[in-house]
Amino acid sequence: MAKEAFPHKEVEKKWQERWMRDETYRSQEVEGKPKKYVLDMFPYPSGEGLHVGHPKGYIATDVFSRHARMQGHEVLHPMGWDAFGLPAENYALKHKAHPRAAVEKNIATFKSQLARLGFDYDWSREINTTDPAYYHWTQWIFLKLLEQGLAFESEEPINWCPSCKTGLANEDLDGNACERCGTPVEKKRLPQWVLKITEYADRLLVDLDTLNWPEHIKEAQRNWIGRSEGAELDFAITGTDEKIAVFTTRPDTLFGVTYVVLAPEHPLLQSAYRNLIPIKNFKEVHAYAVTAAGKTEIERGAEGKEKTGVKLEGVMAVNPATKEEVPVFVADYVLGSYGTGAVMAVPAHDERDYAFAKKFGLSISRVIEGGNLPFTGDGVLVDSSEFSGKGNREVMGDIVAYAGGKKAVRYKLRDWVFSRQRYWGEPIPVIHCEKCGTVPVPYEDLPVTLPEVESYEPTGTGESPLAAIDSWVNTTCPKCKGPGKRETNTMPQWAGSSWYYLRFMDPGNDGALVSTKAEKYWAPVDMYVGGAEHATRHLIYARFWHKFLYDISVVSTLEPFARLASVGLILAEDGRKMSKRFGNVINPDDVVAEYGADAFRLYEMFMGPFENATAWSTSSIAGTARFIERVWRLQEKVADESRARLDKALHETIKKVGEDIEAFKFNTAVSQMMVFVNAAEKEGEIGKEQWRSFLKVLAPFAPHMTDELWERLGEDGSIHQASWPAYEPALLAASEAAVVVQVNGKRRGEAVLAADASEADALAAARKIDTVATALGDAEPKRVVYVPGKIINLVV
RNA sequence: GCCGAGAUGGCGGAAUGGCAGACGCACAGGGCUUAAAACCCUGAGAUGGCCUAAAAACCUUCGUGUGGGUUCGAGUCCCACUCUCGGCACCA
Repeated sequence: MAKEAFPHKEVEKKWQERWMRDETYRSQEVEGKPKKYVLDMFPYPSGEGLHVGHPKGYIATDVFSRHARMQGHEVLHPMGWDAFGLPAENYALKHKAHPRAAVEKNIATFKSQLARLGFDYDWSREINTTDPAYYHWTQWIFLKLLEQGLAFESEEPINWCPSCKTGLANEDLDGNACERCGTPVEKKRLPQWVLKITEYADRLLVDLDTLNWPEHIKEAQRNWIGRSEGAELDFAITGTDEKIAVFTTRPDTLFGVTYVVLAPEHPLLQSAYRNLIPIKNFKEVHAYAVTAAGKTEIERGAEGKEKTGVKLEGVMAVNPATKEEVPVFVADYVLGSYGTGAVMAVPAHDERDYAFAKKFGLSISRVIEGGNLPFTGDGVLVDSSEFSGKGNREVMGDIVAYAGGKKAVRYKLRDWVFSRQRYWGEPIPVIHCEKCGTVPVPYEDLPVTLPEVESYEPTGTGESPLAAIDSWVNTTCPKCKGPGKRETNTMPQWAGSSWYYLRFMDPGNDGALVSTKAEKYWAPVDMYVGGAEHATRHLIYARFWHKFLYDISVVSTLEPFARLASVGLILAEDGRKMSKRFGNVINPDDVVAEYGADAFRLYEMFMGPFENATAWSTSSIAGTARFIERVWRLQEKVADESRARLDKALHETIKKVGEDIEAFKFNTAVSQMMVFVNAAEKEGEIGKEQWRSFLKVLAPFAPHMTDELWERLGEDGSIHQASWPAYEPALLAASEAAVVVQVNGKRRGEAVLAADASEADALAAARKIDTVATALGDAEPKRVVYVPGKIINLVV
């Protein structure tokens, strides 16, 4: 055999073509065969193309899925494109191209880049969210949500990005800025479609416990959902029939309430209700409320900012526990969109109320002992009528009952603002009719396709560019057959990605979202891999839609993604984020051309723990390329007879690599294979059977080279359809081992002992060692700790 | 402020309570070579000592963010801190 370097270019080309030709990675439902559905978060095909950070997760799922296949699972490992939405559209605007043309070009680029890495995707299942046959079902889900009362029209002010010229959901914000472009958002009142994700808040929270997900992702979702347990209490307004309902998590402090605060959005402050309560300075109050309500939450001031507010002159509220009257304020530190839009203020035991009371000179009354004011801890109640002297936590429920309130649970999660005033998205399938109101497009008329337009630039007026196309907008009402106008807003970027994992199970099905047969076989996704930045966006939306689809019997599982791994970033060599802006982007094409796809794959898996952010290192990839070459050269050392001394290392490698892949600990799997190759080189020869087993273990990581070496061994078919080797437990346990001898916990020598040597034998052997005898001196061991095969410690 | 994850050589990192630093990078010395690259071999946590012309070898002590504790034995378990990264944040 020639002493050639590994000709990676030819080998990659040869096997990539052969896998394609033989449909090596085609997946199908096979009755009775165990399945594994392994999924990457599918990419937005941006114009930038892939940099070396993108494939890290794809390599991991590739290794994982190849291992699963070799273990006898039917594997589904698909790929597709999330091509609607702002990134694609903004790219198209910038490059003066139609979004569709840009998307097609970008997909071609992405696909060719991915192809070079030798992934085992079943490309026959490729999907694209902008394909009408796909978004047919995105629209179908919307109609079902509408049918079930979970989609509704709202005129509430929403967050508006003046740069992207569209409304945004809460999840699309980064603080007070548009998550996409960083522009601060404004409040804007627009007719909007909103999805009632809040109806699912509790289930989204509780079912997190059933998921095998990283703790930080689950915690991010718990924070986002923000469940609070407390109580709702009514404060009657003196001299009227009105009352102010407040939500509080601290009903135990009810006896310390010295005023009540309404949010600027509170209904009692609106002009329409002005006669309900006797606000003497209504004009002033109303003006303050209108101004404050028009500001975004961030503009209204974060924690620490000086509080503002106006007293409602002539209005007093009655504390339901003490029957005392307290003044009422409007202040922008109270949010209209949370709780009841009104709070009871307890300045002695709440920092915000304390700051407000100090500024406005309001009274402060302590009802819990301990600490300086404001005291937010727990303690013994005082000045709390019959509850005085009791622990505040113990009597919380009793105080609620005493005050005639009721227990209540509130969430921070907001409903999903679902309309976008942009062109490049799924049209929302409803028709507005003067006579019938809002009418859903009949299911049989789906999909409502996106029309071709001259100008798809956003108008900025709050109208979608679609509104300018009269021929498309003007239609007939499905109900009364009179004139109707189409909804011109489109769906957000997250719509198509909220259910795509279902489409992969049954792509191209025009008759249903997914067939029951396919869904029953493949669901749920067994392993889902992607970036942690989706924790409170995509991952929460997809869970919401999935639970809804479960409720209407489209899917059979409560959760879409049973297990999740979040991929750590690959930083540039300079430690910064890889970005065109910094000029530090590394293109995988260049790396593959120089070092080969297998070395690239191995390197990204070897860099460090999968979830860690790690800087790219060109010299380190040279190391894995060296490893590839050493394996390649090992083919010259293959002998007919197995080398007994390699057996232990081999079987350890089979065991560890398999377990590490399963646990997503690829870095230690790679290092174990290096350990084995080191041992084989030292041995000078490797038996043919041992070589076969080792190639199989390496195959998920280095699919091209291993298939080539497999063929050179004279094997038929692809190594990737061979079965994973079994390890022999008997070979793992060494018959004898070097046992460390310690005296008082300090290493003094070692003794080679049989694995089953008795303590007496071990002690005798230990005593024979000079250094041990010296350390012992005349002393007799008071105690001997013996762990067979590991250690013997003599305590004197 | 609340919540989560983490801190180990020059670097990435490894280690079911049992020889800390596997594996790799970078580095140093040597081999091969006319030379270089490639490749191969060897070395290396720190400090002090011993022997030395110098080194190797050998020995001592220290050593996994800090301070305590449990244990025959702690990177690993417990308590209290410091710092870094991430999520939430005027959510009552």
